[in-house]
Amino acid sequence: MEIPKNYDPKITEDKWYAYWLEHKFFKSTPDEREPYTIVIPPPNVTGVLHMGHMLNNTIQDVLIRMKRMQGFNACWVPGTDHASIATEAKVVALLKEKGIKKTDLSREDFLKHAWEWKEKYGGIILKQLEKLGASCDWDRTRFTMEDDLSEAVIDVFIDLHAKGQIYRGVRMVNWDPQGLTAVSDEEVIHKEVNSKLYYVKYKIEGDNDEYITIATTRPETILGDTAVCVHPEDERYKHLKGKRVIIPMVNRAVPVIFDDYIDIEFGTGALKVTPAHDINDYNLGVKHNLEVIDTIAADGKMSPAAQFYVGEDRFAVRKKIAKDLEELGQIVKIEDIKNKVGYSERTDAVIEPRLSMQWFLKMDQVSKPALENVLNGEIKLIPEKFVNTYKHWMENVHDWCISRQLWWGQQIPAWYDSKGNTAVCKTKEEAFEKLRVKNSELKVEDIKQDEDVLDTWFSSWLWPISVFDGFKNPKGKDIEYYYPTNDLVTAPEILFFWVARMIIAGYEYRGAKPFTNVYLTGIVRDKQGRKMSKSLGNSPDPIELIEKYGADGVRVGMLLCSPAGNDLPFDESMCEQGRNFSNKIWNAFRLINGWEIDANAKQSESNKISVEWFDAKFNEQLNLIDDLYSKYRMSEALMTTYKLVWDDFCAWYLEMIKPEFVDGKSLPIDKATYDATIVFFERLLKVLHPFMPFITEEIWHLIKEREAKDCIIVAEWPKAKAGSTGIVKDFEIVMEVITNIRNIRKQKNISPKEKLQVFEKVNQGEAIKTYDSIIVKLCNLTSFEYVNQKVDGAISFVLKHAEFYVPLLQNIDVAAEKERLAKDLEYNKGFLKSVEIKLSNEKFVANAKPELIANEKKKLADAEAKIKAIEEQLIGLKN
RNA sequence: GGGAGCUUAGCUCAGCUGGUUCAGAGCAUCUGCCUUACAAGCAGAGGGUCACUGGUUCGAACCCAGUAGUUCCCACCA
Repeated sequence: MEIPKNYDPKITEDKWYAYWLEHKFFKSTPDEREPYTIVIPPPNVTGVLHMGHMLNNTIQDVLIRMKRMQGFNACWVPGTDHASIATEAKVVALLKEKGIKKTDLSREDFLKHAWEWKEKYGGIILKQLEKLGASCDWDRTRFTMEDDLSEAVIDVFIDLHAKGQIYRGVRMVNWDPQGLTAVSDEEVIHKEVNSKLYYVKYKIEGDNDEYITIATTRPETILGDTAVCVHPEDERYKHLKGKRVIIPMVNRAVPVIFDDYIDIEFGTGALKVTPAHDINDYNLGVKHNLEVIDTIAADGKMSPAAQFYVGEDRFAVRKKIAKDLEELGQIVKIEDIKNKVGYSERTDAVIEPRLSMQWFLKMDQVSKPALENVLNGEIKLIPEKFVNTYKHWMENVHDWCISRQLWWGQQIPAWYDSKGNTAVCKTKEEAFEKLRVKNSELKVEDIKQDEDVLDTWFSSWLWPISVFDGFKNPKGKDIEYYYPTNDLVTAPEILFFWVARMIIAGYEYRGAKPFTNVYLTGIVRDKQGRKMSKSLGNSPDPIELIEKYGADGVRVGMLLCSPAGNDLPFDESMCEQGRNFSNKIWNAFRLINGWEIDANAKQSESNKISVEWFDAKFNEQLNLIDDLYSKYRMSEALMTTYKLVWDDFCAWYLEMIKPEFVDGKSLPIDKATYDATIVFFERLLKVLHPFMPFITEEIWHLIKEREAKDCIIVAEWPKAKAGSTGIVKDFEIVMEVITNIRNIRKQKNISPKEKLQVFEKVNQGEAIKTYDSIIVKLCNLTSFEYVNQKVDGAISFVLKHAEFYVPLLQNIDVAAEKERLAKDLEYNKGFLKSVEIKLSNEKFVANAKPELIANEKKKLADAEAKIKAIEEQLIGLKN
């Protein structure tokens, strides 16, 4: 069978993915094994795969595959999030295209459209995850708005309300005038923008000439002003006590109030107070009992209460009113200023602080165990630096606004009668029973359910419990077996949105953490360091990348540069490196596969030692890889694996044992070496599998026929032995000798085909001849011999223990050789000197550990010997 | 405004409890090779005042202080 020179992922990837699915390797059910569980951070149901998902899910897949091979009952639960505001926005936009206005639809009709949309387009992203090789248990796929999960959300709401943790009230909230809903503090993104600071004169009541000048960035809110506030200690304004000022245009007289909230230094030290449209002003209003005039409507346009500009957008009005005030002569000056403005995370609209009736979850109590158990290490954040951020947030957390003025989501289970009584319960019937107690004339028809839905995060915070039906069936087999899950892999951006809240819910509803380790990935950026985003169009399509480089190639590319918590400056060349690596592995297979076996041939000394060496080397590196995994140092685990395969296995081991080529034909290989090589290759494939699932499975089956149950995906992870590394150390010297000889060849421009001869003069200890045959082979030598004297007419080099001579046919450039040796000599003398200084330092000898001193002494002796050898060679060259 | 982190080769990063001339890896670069597994490759080489300044120490990339630059998080200064 002809095997192509280049690995083609297109042929293998879909085939193996289908095979794994068919044989249910991703499936997990509780059994006697120890579970290893990951719940996916559910992507938005509207989402399409982007590079962030790619990274995040690759890491999860690597972890889950490794644990699966290590014998755990690995369970990776997939699913999607209903993403209320994002999805609703999308559906609204789509309807608009069809000429349908949301406001013309009933709630039911709208939801019908939304569900239709979800069924049609939702979950594309899960299909895309398959392309990357994600080994999720697809039978467990959940959706945050499916019946069971919604029910859990409702039950939790009712429960927390019963516990007094949820309350309803009119508060200043972050209002998204585009999404037409309240959002939580976490959904507001503050950005610095260039603004103008307007200085506006307000007339003092009863005095025709006196004015007070206030400074504001939001002149459009002037119409809603109900006071002017100054600092009680401010000498400039003390005389205004008890006075009133006239609001321009509307000519309303409002009081001058005094509060030490004011910063005397800012602007004029006088603040206009608009309780309806600013959180600080609102607080002042409450304190000083001020009137609230709501001049901006929900859609961000001026309301009738404003009297002017009614129906016009607040930003248009800002410009207009500035002009109008200017004409009235009430603008003193306008300054440029930088200030921070809040934007909606979802719609990017400028957030308006707005008074409205909302539901809130009290955070002070429930957050306590969640903080404690991160601080005490019960839950680990990786990297650790996030613990600080987490702590700070948890200690300063505000109550969580959980109601949203949307339809797509779980409708709040609160019921009202016409008299303002409220019942929180599951059904209208229950509500009727409850409300009737307070209102005996109540009819069922008069009961209305709260129009609002709950924040999406109010359902996703239950995810690790609800995906195992932990609410429906708290003693169920699944929840008892899989919970707490092991690792959570997610982006630091949603540490508060989601991670912190899952921890809260975990302790509240299971009395236990939801997961043990939280691995926070970096943010994928482009080469210029910009965050990848749809609007910038700087994000490559992961699916296209997969087509180009193969899933294995892209996985490797992503992981090569992704230390935990650090941003990942993505560059397509990384994937190229990944693809090249696939090809390297492929060709290693081609080489081995092409060998003929001679069952009768005796294993050569050099093959025997090669096998011994690689066995030891593999074991050493496996220990390292296991250790790196345990520390979640994925990037380094991959790099270590990469070098083990490429350098140690391919560049060294395979070259060492590769049969000679005679008469246009490769000689056969002895069976012992061949068998060992296959074992090594299989072990390497296993270690590679979590990173590169497809190519490893493909080669695994090409090596030999195997039954389904023996797929590499479920093969046993190699076990590292404690073992000695003596041979590995010895071999490092051999490698150095070989590199030196190759270097001479290169420098002297000697063709690799030309055979050389090498002599070794041992200066220290005895000659270790074990590896000589390997040197002969890898350097293409006629012989490697031992001598007692210098060899003339040869290029030489000196290692710690011995001198090496490579006689050349051509004349030796004595001057150049001298220079080279002189340089070497100088270096070694410098080294010697540094060691001598160290050893003659009394304090060093007195303070340093004895082993260290012994080591220094050995270095001294080695250096001296080496210097002597070089010097002798220099003398020799003079002839 | 508060807090946290980062700064090591052209790029992306390692560097554990201070101790091997401790300065390392991969990629990129340069040189020579189309050598029957692989040019998506092989062999070799060159790259760094460890941000800066001072301190502690026998000894500092590592510990301490300050400075500069940078990133992130939090926060209601109009």
